[in-house]
Parts: sequence; structure tokens; C-alpha cells
Amino acid sequence: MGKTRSAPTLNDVAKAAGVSTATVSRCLNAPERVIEATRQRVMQAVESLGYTPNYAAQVMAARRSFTIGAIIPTMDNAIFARGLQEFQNQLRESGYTLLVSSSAYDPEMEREQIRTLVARGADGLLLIGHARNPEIYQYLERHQVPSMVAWSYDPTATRPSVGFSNTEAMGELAQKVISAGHRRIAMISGRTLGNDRAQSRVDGVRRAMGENGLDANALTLIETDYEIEKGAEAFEQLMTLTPRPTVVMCGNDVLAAGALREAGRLGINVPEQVSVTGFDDIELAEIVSPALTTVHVPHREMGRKAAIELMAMVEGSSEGRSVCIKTRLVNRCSLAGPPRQQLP
Amino acid sequence: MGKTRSAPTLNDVAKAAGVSTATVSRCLNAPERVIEATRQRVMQAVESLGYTPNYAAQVMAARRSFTIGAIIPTMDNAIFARGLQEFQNQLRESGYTLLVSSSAYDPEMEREQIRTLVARGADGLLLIGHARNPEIYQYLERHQVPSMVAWSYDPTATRPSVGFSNTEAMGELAQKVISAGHRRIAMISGRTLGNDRAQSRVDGVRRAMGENGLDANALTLIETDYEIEKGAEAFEQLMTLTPRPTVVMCGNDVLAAGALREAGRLGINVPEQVSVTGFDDIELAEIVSPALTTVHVPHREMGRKAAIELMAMVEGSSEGRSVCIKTRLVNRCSLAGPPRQQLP
DNA sequence: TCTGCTTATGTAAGCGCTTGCATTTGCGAT
DNA sequence: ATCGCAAATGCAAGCGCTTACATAAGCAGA
Repeated sequence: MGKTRSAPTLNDVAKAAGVSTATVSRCLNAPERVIEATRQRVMQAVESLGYTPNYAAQVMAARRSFTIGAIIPTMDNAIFARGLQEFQNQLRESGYTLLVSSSAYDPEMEREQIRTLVARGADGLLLIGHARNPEIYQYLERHQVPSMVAWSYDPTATRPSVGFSNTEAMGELAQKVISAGHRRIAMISGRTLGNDRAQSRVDGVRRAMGENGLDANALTLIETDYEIEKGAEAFEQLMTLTPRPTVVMCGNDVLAAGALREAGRLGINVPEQVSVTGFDDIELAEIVSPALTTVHVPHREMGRKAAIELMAMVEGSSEGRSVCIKTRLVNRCSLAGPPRQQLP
Repeated sequence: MGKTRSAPTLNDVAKAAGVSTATVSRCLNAPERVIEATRQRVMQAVESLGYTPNYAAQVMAARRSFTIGAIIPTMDNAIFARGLQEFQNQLRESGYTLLVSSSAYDPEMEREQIRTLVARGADGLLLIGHARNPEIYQYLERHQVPSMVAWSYDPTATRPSVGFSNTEAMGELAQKVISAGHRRIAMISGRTLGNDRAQSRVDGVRRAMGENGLDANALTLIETDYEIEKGAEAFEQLMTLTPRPTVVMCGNDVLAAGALREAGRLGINVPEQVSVTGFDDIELAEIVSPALTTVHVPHREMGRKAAIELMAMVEGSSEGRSVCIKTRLVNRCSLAGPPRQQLP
């Protein structure tokens, strides 16, 4: 009865339907290019044979996979979740699949993930932040894989990006802090090495201090990992300082949540005794108490725009334009003026 | 200067190293089959060209992907997390990659996910439970993709499985409940339609009742989704019954956690006024209060054994043997005897 | 009925890799 | 030197699909 039983191929379907493989392929990928009668015959053959196209073969022949890769620094907290979710929604609407992996904030790991994703045929890549070994960009160019940077906007970068100016956004918040009367400013930042967003946020605070006649070098700065626990530790450390800072600006909401938790444990009232600020405005910011004064980042908008632009690049209809997203301050309760020098 | 700049292929590397593509391929996949000097030359070429093998081409030519797929009913709670984690660890150790997707307990969706995974070249599949349209198994056979069932053990099934007897495990717990003196037994089960594990657990309770001279049909049963919220709702409903059940056996710990939460809200003391039991022994079971008396399932062991056996099947060194895992009762605080009829 | 289009379908050349088999090479034993 | 054998390498045939390009089929207008 013929060949050994095995997975049906395009060829089998073609034979069963009495057409060429080209026609079957067209039936599946561009049905409007095939006449009704033929299409029905083919579809029936597909059905009765239980045919499923071989993905690897498709990718190989078409030289595209309709897959987009994203490498984010962490999946542990919600920082990237919302934006990525929207990114994915947008992609799916256009028939793309998203593959996500996390680099744990490690450049070497990121490099490896990028290679894997490219090897797996990703049509385009979403990367977080600009800071990256140029060799990587060469590699991507070589493989003709367009990439888009998000969570950071830098018009001077050669790479397109969708994001916001971390420096300006944090600078604005710092301006507000200073205007409220704070002079002894401390900051808990994420690690700035290889993280341009963290670095820019620190720069933003320093710049605002400078612009207000304060000594930017007087900023007390602790760098640590973006974890609640670490935020708590750093805050505790800051509270031992004399004189004690009157405000602790945090590199993001997660760090701020840790600081707040520790303040509670230490019996330090926020914002009466010390103010705390965050960055990102993730869900957490509203849940903690006191609710965080922070910088709102329109994550969904960013995800959506990144997806649209990246798809355009993949499809060759754009060279890659950068787009700048507006952040805005959100005033909640964790920021007030500095405490009076002495209590009555 | 020759060809257009583009991603280097095996061929490019071969030319650069002055060898054939076969040799380069061997260098990469079976280095011991190539002499030292050649290997060095090739590796250098690989390095300097920044070569990354094309995954789709590899899969296609080798007719295998070193990828294993797993379709689990849900990722929302921790039920499958631990087992799957260990499954993945074991796979990775042997060079396999795991692709996971979730079917939301929907058979149709599961079917689709299976096809996708197979199309993507999965060498083998991990499935949860036996209940499944036979057409799916035919499809897998046709595509020569071995599959392994986990979270359920059924020696009579034609498919290999790694798991435990849900009926026996739950039966044992029910026996204990009955021995403690309970007669009015209620159960909150997951939906049994298309879920053999849920069904078996119900069967287990019924069987134990029968064996103890109780009327198995007298079991008060509510079927609902495996969500904390649903467990709470069901529990509330059960508490309105007269006479009220003296024990509520839950299909899993998640449901039980919901029941416990609702008991707290209703001011019903567990286990003084009503007993509650769980199933699975996930982290949650220890955290809730009172801590759950439940059935401990050695998830990690199951994940590990499933991985080992499935890999053996993929590599053709096994026909697929079933393995039975032993569960055990864990006594914590949520189960006691029925309350005295009247209080003093 | 014939021409000249447009549209549907077929032909066949790859895509980048792996691998069975053929060939060459290296080397110890004769 | 010569032979024989094992080890190293090369050759080339696909893997299952997509897609230019070629060809056949319709069909409207003359």
C-alpha cells in the first residue's frame, strides 16, 4: 500500500488533491490567489490527511518566522510586565508570535539570548535600553535583524528607540523635591553599570540639584539591585547617616516599596519624618502606604508603539524612527516638605 | 569584494577554514570526530565570522530539534509549577529546551497547542492526564512524536504515564476522614469533564464511603474551577445546607485555601466546627491557617522521572514505561473529628 | 473565431544544514 | 618500500517548504 506511514508533507497533500505543491502552499498562505474549486479540493486533502505545515521548513524557505524576540532584564517584578503584555497583544494582532527571555541584568547573558533568538529565526528584536556592546549591534546588522530599543529614548543614538528621557523625567521629580524644600537628598539607584536608564535617572537628580544651586556631588547615592529587599536594606543604611537625609529618591517603585516597608519597621513616618519617591508607577505604587509619589510611565503606550514600529521595520516599510513618550509626575502621599528642625 | 554582506553560513565558514561543510558541521556537533588542528582552524573561522548556526535549517536537516513541549492546563497557580520546573531542569541537563504553553483546561485549545508544538518540531510532548480525544493520539503517532502523560498513573492506559493513582490517594484521605468520625461529607471538586484527575479524586471519596458502609450517593458534590475564589464560593454555599456537612474535602489545595478563607470570613472555626482537606501539598498548604491536612504529591520526583522517561522515548531507547509515584497523607491542623452535636 | 489580456497553476531552484557513503590520509606492521 | 586498516575528510543527496518565472487557461472585444 505504498510508503511507510509518516507525517504527511505538502507533497502528499498536493498529490491527494491533484495539484502542485505551489498551489497547496498558496491555498494555505494566500487563499485569494487560488480559485474556489481548487481551494476546496486542497483543503479537503489537508483535512483528511491531518496535515500540519512543518514550521522549520517554512521559516527556512520563506526566510522569515513571524516571530519577534524580546530580551528583558527581569521577569521577577512587574516593571516590564505591562508594557510587554501590550507589546505582545499588538504583535499578535498582526500575526506575530512573541518569544521572551530574561537576561537577569547580565550583559553576557543578554548577548547569548540575542544569539539564540536570532538563530531561532526571530524577525526582529526588542531590547531594553541602549547601553550595549557595539559588537552586538554589528551582529544584528550582519544577520539583518532589525531591533528596537524601549524604556529609553535617545535621539542621538543610532538605534531607534521608543521611550522617554529618563534624565528629564527624574529631573522633573527632583525639581519638585527641591522645590518642596529638601536639601539633604539621598538616592537609592539600580546598578548603573550597563544600565543606561539607571544612570540617566541619577543624572537627572544631579542635574536638578546643580540647576538649583546645590552641590550635585553632595548627593548620597546607594546602588543596588532592583529588589524590594535591597530597597529596604539601602533605606536602613541611609537612616543611620548623620545628618539624616530628608528625602530618599528611589530609582524605581520596587526599591521605593522596600524603603517604605523598612520605614514602617523602623517606626519612621513617611512623609512626616522623611519623604520617599519612586519611578514607573506600577500597581505597587498605589498599594503601598503611604501611596507613592512617583513618575508615571505610560507602559502600554510604549509597548504598543514599539510593536508597531518594529513590525514596520521588519516589513521594510520603515527605517526605524524613534518615538518619545511623555511621562508625568503623579503626586500621592509619600512626598512632603522636610521636617522642622526641632519639634516643639 | 564579492558577495553582499549578509549572515555567514556554514559554507562561508567552510571556505574560510579551507574545509568542507561536513567537517565544519562535525566540528560543531561532534568535535571528537575531527582532528585537533582542523578543529582549531574551523573554530577560528567560526569566531571571526561571528557564525551562528541557523536553527530552522538544523532542525530540518537533522529531523530533530532537541525541544520538548509541555501543555499544562494552567499557569495561574502553583499546581504545576514545581513539577514542571524540575522537568525542565532535567531536560536542560541533557541539552533539551522546554517550550511550555497552557490550555486553560480547554480540550480544543489543547489540541491546537499540540499541533503548534509538533509543527515547531518538538521531539516529544508532556501532557497532563489521560482524558483526551483519541484522534490526538493518532495525530501524534502519525508525526512520530512520543508523548508522556503526567499527574496521573493508569497502568491500563495505552499511553505511558508518570504519576499516581488519584483515586487511591484521595481514597486514603477519605478513609482517614471517615475514621475520624465524619458522616456528612461534602466535596468541592474541579470540573470533572475532560479531567480524569478530578474525576478520579471524586471516585476515590465515593469508593471509601462505600467501603465503610456509607451511601456513596450521599456525597454532596460541587464542581467548580480551580480558583481560590471559586473554592470560597462553593464553601459558602455548602455552609447554608441543613444539615451542614461536618467536613469539606477539596479537589486541591487551591480550592481548600478558598474554603478556609471563606470560613474565616463566615466566622466558622476550622477544624472545630467543620474540617477541610486539600490535595497536592503545594506551598500554599502550609501558609494558610489552619495549615491544611492534605495529600502530598512528590511533584519534583514526578517531573524528574517524566523527563527521563520521555527523553528515553525520544532517543528510541525506551518504548515508554509507566511509573507510579507514591503519595502520602500529611496531617496538619485542618482535619479533626466532627463537632459534638450540641454545645454544653 | 481569433487576439491579447488577465488570472490560475505548474516547474524547479533554492533556503542552510546533516549525514550516509566514498575517498583520502596517516601510520604501524611487514 | 608496500600493504592494510582505521581515522579524517569530502561529496552530494536530501529535509519540507516558498516563490520567481514559465506556462496554460479563461474570457472580453473585435
